[in-house]
Amino acid sequence: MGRKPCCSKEGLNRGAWTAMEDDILVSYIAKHGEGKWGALPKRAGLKRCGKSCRLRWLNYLRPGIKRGNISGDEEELILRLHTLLGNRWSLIAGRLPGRTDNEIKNYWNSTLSKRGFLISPWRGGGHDDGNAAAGAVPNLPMPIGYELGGAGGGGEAGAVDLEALLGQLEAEEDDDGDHHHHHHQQQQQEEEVPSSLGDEDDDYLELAPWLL
DNA sequence: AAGTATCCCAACCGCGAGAGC
DNA sequence: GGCTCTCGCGGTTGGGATACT
Repeated sequence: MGRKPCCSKEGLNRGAWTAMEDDILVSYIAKHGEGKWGALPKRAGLKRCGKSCRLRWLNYLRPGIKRGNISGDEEELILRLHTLLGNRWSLIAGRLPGRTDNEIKNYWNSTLSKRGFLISPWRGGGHDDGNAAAGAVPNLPMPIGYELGGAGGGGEAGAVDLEALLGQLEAEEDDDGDHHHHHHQQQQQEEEVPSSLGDEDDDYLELAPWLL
C-alpha cells in the first residue's frame, strides 16, 4: 500500500485549531456534507490536512457531541465493553451516544487504567507486538474458566466465541446506520445513556456471560 | 507567591483495510 | 490482478490547566 503523503506537508497549519478554522470547517460541512476529506481542505480553504479536518470534526465539532462528565453509568459501560472488546475504542464509542473514540480512549488511559483496569488479554495491546500490558491483567473481571477459545488451543466448553461476538457487534454497526457508527448515535440520542446494556446488547452478553 | 510536578485532553502519527482505477 | 489513494483506527505526544510543595 502506498504510504500516504500525509500532513507533514509544508505550509499546513498544525496544533490547536482556531475559532476561525472551526467556523470554516463547520460551514463547509454544513453545505457539502462529510466525506472527501482529502479534498476538503483545499476546497474549504483550510491550511490543514484532510486527516486533521476529519479528526476535528469527529471529535469536537460534530453536532451531538457530549464533552466531559462521564457518568457512572457510562463508566460502567465502558468497563464492560472494554472487557468484551479490548481497545476497540471506536466500537465502544458506538455504544455511548455522543462520546467519541478519542474521548473514551483518553478517559481510559488517564483514569481507568490507573485504577488497575488494564488492557484485556485477547485483543488488548492491539496488533503486532501487543506490548502494552499484554501480560498483567490484575483486575480483569472475567472469572477463571472463561478462557478464550481461540489461539492457544484452549477452546473447550464454556469458552466464549469471541469471533462470533465481534462479528455480531460489527454486523449491528452496519445495519444500525448504513454508515458508520457515529451517525446513528444522534437519533438514538434520547439523551439517556443506557445504565446497562440495552436489549439488543443482551445478545452478545449471552456470549460473554461473566459480564452479567 | 513562586516553582515544580502531575493530570487531562486535543491533536498528530503510522499503519492496515478497502475502494477505485 | 496489481497498484494507488482515501479513510478510519489505535497508540502516542505536546501543551495547557491544576494541584502540590
